[in-house]
Amino acid sequence: MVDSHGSATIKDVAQSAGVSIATVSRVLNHSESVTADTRQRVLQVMEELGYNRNEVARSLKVRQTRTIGIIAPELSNVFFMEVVEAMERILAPKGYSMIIASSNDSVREEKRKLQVLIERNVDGMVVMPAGAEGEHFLTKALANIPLIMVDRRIKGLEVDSVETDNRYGVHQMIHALKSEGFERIGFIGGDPTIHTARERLLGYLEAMAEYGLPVEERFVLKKGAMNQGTGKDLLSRALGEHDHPDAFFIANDSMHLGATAYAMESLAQETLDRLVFASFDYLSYAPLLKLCHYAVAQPLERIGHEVASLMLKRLGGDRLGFPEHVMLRPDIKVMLANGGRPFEQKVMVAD
Amino acid sequence: MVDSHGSATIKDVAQSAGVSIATVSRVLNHSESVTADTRQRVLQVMEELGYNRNEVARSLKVRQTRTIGIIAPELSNVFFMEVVEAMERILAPKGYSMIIASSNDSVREEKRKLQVLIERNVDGMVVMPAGAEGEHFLTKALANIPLIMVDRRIKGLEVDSVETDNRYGVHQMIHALKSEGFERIGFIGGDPTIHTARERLLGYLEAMAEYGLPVEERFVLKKGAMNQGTGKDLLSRALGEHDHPDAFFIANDSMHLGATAYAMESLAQETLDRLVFASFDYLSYAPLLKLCHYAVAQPLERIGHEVASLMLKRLGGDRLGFPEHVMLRPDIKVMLANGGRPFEQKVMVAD
DNA sequence: CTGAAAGCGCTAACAT
DNA sequence: ATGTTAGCGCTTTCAG
Repeated sequence: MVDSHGSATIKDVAQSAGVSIATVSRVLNHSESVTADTRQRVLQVMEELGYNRNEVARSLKVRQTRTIGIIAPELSNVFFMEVVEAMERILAPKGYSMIIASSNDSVREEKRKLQVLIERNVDGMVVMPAGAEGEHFLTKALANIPLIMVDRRIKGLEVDSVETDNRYGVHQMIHALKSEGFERIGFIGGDPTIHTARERLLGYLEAMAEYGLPVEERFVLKKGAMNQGTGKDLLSRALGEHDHPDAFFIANDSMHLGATAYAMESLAQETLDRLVFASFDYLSYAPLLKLCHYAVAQPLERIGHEVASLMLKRLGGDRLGFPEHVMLRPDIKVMLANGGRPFEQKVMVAD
Repeated sequence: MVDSHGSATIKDVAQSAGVSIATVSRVLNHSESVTADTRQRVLQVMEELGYNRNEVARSLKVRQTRTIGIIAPELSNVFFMEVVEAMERILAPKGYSMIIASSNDSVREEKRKLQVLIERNVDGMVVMPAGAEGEHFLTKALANIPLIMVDRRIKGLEVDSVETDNRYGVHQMIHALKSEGFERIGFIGGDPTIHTARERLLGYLEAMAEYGLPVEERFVLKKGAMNQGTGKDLLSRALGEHDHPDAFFIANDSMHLGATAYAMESLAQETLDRLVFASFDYLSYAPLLKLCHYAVAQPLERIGHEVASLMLKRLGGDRLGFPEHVMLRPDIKVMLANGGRPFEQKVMVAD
């Protein structure tokens, strides 16, 4: 009644119910053509035997695993996991599971994980690329596997992508600061070889030009990893210069955190009172970032939703509009408690 | 040379290389008994054909998927994902992949995901349980699948578990505050039906008794979810009482955040200057929690490491010591910048 | 409505 | 050292 390895199979059920395995398979797949009577009996036996369908065998036969592979540079990245969570909410009810793998910020590792996922016959793949290289996504095996890039697009690579409209976010920040009366706005960001760092720098330069504000090279700081240490270093360097601006746009949450912590513990009250930030990312600890007047909140939930929907569409064989490049507008937050002032969000026409 | 669905199989390779499928399988599995010559030829053909091993077929045959199933109440939980990341670092090199699923904090959903993972033939399962119920983990199918509980243990359930030693952490916090001179210490925590909330409350009561400090019911606050709103509410309630203590132990990061934000924006400088916190969790934004003198940092990396090692052991058929209950001691952080003072950590004997 | 049978791609005896 | 063959558990024609 049970195979030597412990679990009952379709065969055991068939035998026990006095039907053929085909019939058992039919009830498993909710086929119409089974008498309510036999269905009942089969279901009954399954219950008794504690039968569990073997999805692996099914996958082999039908050539699809109902599995989506996911690769990210870091699993502990809050942004990415919120996106994954949103995806799960719409994919799981459709029967999909998600295999998750970390590229550990290395293209080499990304290639390796890609290979693993291909061998596991994932039906689709979602990746937040580790670097700017993307030839490994052109492999023959991937020709039949829908692939969606998240957060970053790799130039020259023809695949679907979903990302935050970084430039839009920066524009609004500059606009907000200008509306509040600031003419001189510094930039604190990371090395432009990083995709988001570059996008935000470009957005800054664009916006400053558009609003006719002066870009002062001395206060456009863009070196290093986008972490707390860099945030602290760059801010202290800027404030070390004579006649520095009071307003700064900061390119991400970690740098913002570093800059704020530095300011709070090392600056004279007078300097502190004048300092104003606008920055990317709005996280749980936003209430503690007291120097921040405006922030850009990435639409994580919506990104997840878009990715999942697009994936479902591709999985269904619909190649319409390929490759689609979805750009989602972030939410703009105004920190009234810190002195931010409501402003009229500039209407921007998408490219 | 290629099957109708696009990808080459072992059969295609065999044919093209002029050998049998068995030989191809042998080179795939690094069998010794293949001439360097034929191996070379087979490898060559694989390359040419862009062959990828079909892990699904392999799994069906060998009855193991090299897959670990993971269920957590929330995927965006930083703590859990850091653990998962650490696990991945040791499991991936051994050929394991991880299927991740969210129970969305619901036992019902947890059951459903459990079933999915069983049907997918995961080799092992790691779960951070959603509730206190655990009968669904007693299902027959799970008898042959190693299961490890993380962060919480379900009473009466005989399974391996790995968790933070919450009581140890609280003890050290109370000890630290006492060493600094505080005799009266309030408690701000969540509803004790939540596992961690209860453990930390119990730890607090234990420690207060042990140090001969008075437990004042008025200042033992333990209602609501462990989030920012509750942190704020409970602190404001405590401070609203006459003759309140200046020192508080706060049971987790969210409540700590809420309490700090509230204090900074609503309290008179005089009150603020006296207020001191010791709390659980030490995250990226710790530099901003200026009222905190001491914190407990959960050993996430080590938890992940322990879980992975234990899993590997069970997967290898080693049932030694089952069920193992690993308790990991958290790290104690002293915030010198905020006024915390180094103290001699109390040596505690494990139960 | 139900059963018989072929076969998904691979591994692992068992032969040779 | 290599080939033959029998399945792993399931789905799916094709008959009846």
